[in-house]
Amino acid sequence: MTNEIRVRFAPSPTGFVHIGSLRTALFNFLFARHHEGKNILRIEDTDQSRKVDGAVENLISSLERLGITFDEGPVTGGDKGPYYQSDRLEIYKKYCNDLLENGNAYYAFETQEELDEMRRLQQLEGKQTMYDRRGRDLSADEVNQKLASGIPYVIRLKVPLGEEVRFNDLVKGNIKIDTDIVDDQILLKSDGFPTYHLANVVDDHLMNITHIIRGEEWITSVPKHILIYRALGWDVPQMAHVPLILNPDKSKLSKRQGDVAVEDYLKKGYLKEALVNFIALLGWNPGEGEEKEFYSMEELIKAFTLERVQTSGAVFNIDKLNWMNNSYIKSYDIDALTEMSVPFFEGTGIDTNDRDKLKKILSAIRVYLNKLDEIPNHVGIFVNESVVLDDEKLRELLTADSSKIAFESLIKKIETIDSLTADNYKSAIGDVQTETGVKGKSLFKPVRIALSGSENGPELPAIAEILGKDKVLDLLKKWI
RNA sequence: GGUCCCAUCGACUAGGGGUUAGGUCGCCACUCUUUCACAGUGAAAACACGGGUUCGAAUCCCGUUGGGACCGCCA
Repeated sequence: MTNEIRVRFAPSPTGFVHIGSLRTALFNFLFARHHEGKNILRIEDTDQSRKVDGAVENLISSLERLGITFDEGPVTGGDKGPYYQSDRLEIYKKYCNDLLENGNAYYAFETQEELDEMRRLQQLEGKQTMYDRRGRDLSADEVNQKLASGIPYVIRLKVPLGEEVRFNDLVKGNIKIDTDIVDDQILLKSDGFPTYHLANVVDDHLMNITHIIRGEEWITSVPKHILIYRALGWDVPQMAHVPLILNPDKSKLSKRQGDVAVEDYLKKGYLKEALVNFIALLGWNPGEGEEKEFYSMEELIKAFTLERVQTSGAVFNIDKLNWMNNSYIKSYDIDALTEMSVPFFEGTGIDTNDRDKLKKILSAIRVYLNKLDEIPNHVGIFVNESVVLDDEKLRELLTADSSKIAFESLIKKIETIDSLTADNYKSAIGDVQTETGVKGKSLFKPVRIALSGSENGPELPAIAEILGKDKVLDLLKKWI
């Protein structure tokens, strides 16, 4: 298959999956599946100082939980591996040497301090800060001498001057950049590791990547990459730079202004389907007057095209996510929802082994939940030993004559029932109405308050069933 | 500061020469409901500005303004 589409998601293993990364991963996955191509995971761990233990496993499991899978990668394997860049060091060195030999790269020996000073001066002059290419002037003898004396070195790209690099980005369109402002990028660091730029180009080429789909923050380094491809005599893959996900103040989505890790959202009880649906619609939409808001992964795969990716950034709007998550919670299969809600019932005083009860409670309260971690806010009425009333007005209402009459009647009715259900509670309360003449607000309000301690909440019959006969009787008897 | 990118309701967006500029979230009102919520109905709410091109511009071009990203031996 020569025309097979191959894309890659290439995160650095920093420990968690950023919402922005999630969207990049999603778009890559969607694009690959839409075209029946391959989705590849590559770990960009060339920065030794940023290694985090267990990060890769965490990353893969987070993504897989959301339904984003890979056809090749560190766990899955594949014939283009290894998929850890730290296992590919020899490969990068080889191509770096090629670049050195064909005159497209050179040695440089500046210290960190020298580079800092260079930038400081440039800043003073109001120029773009970049390496001043002074290493290009070193003679072969000078270079050999420095090398021989063991001075630390890096290898830099020799950017051809006075040219214009053009490329056609699949979402941004035509972009051109003058090579004079392209930095002589470091290719190989003094620790022998490649930089992102070199490793990226080499790997994308060797792994036969056809489309590079990544965040817009990379767009300014595309010319460097193109120059490397060119210097190595390789074809440049198609590029698609997707716009950023933004904070409410329009800056790049960052930790300071809320949660940015996918794990945080999962932990709070956002459903994976809602998260995927919401993220997909951030910066992409099917267009053509389509007004649908809810998409399954399958539907997304079918509809996804790069042409429909937005050109401008999108603010991450938590209100809309909440609304969408609530919609999913309301319509989710109740048994499945019950299972995934179990952790959120821990510590509420409700026996989580009683799945039937959990299910009933969830059915009653799911309409209130924007996310599962709000469950404890709504289950208090089901575990309270007794109802405490701070409000004197409510107390008065419960001790009113009509309330007493209604309570007495209701108690009698319920005592004849074996097992209290929503249905027989309903008929019991109906009987109370006809027998006592107490009805409407003056009936329902006191009962609600007596049972739940609150003026509002889920439907009374449901509450009664969940509370059970004994508990309902107890609560009612307090007021007669 | 330099380079690049971007610009429709508060937010996500549809529309891409002729539309009452449409939908969704949020906000507000009303209806339904014993309550809250849900649901339903309705309202308020946008083409950043200035020049062109054109019979006609939100739509095409240029400029201005505004916003953002990048400018590391991080990715």
